[in-house]
Amino acid sequence: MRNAKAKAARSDNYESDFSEIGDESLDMTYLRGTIGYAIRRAQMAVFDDLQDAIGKYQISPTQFSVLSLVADNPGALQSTIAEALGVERPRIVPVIDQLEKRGLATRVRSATDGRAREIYLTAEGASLLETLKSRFAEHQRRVAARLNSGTDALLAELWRLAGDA
Amino acid sequence: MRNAKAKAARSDNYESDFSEIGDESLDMTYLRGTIGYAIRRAQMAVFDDLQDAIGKYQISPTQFSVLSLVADNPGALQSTIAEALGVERPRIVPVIDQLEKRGLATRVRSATDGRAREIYLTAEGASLLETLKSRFAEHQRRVAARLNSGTDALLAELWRLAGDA
DNA sequence: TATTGTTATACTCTATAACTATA
DNA sequence: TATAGTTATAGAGTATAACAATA
Repeated sequence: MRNAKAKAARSDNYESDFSEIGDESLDMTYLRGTIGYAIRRAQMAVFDDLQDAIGKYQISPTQFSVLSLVADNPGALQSTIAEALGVERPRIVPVIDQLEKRGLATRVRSATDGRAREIYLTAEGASLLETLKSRFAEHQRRVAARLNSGTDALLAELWRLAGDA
Repeated sequence: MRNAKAKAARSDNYESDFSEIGDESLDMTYLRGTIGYAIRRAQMAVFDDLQDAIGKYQISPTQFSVLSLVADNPGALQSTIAEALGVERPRIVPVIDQLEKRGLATRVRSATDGRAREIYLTAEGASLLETLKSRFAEHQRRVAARLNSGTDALLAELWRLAGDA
C-alpha cells in the first residue's frame, strides 16, 4: 500500500487479495537488473515504512527534511533550503506555509536584506522534531535490518549515484 | 535539472547560477545519514540520466517498464502488469492508451475471458524497444560507473529494501 | 456476486513564468 | 537590472470510487 487511506479504509468491494485470472506473476528478469527500477521499488517500500512511522503526525517526507534542516541551520533562507534539497524555490513556499500555520516554524524578515526570510523552528517545532527523529530512528533500524551489508556502505553508494559522493 | 524543459529552454531571466546571498551551503549531516533521503536523491539523479538517455523518444520510465515487460510476457493482462509494477490498475490504462495510440502496443480481447485484454507489442513497438534498451544500457553503464562496488551488489541491496530480495 | 477494464475525480509533487518588494 | 519570495498555472504521477461488460 502506498498511502494511509489505502491501508486504513480500503473499500471492501474494491479489490480482493487475489484476482481470478492472470494471477501468474510475470517474468521481470530485465527490469530487476536495472538500477533505475530497483531504486524506484526500494524508494516505494522505504517511503511506505516512513509513512507508517511519521504519517500519524501529518508530516510529509519533505516537511521532515525541512524541519531537520532548519534545526541544524537556524535562520536559513528559503532559497538556500530549496537549493540544499535540490528543488526549485517555489516548491518551498507551501511547505513553510504549512509548518508556519501549524506553529512549527516561523519566517523572520532579514534585518540586512528585506527581501530575505530567515526560517526558524518554534519551541513546538523543535519538540515535535525530536519526537519525529525518534520515530525515524526506529524506521531506519527496521529498514536497515533488511540489508545484507551495512547501512553506511549503502549510503555511500547512493550518494555516489546522486553525484554528491 | 529534473526535466527536459529545464535543461533545454530555461528562461534567461529566471535564475542565474549563483545567488547573491545565502549561497553558503547548509549542514546536511543528519539528512545524509538517512536511507530515505539518500534513495530519493539517488533516484533523482538516476532518473535525470535516464531522461537524457530515452527522453527524446518521448518515453517515460513507466512506459519503458511496460514495453519491456510486455516484450518478455506477450499477452499479459493489464491487471497483471499493474500488479507486477506495484501500481493500481487504473494507472495502467492511460499508459497502454498512449502506447496503443503511437502504434507500439495493441490490446487484444481474450478469447477465453471477454473482460480481459491481452497486451502485445507491435513490430514497431518491439523495434523501438530494442533501440531504447541500447540507450538504456549506455545509461546504466554511465550510472554504474559512479559506484564503488559492483552493480549486482547494489541491486541485491535495493531489492532487499524493496522487500523482494 | 465477483472481476477486468474503464471513467471520473482528487490530491500530491514538481516545474515554469510572471509578479512584488526590495536591493 | 538583479534577487528573494510569492502567486498562478500546468503537467505528471498516484490513489480511490463507481460504472459497464462479462463471468
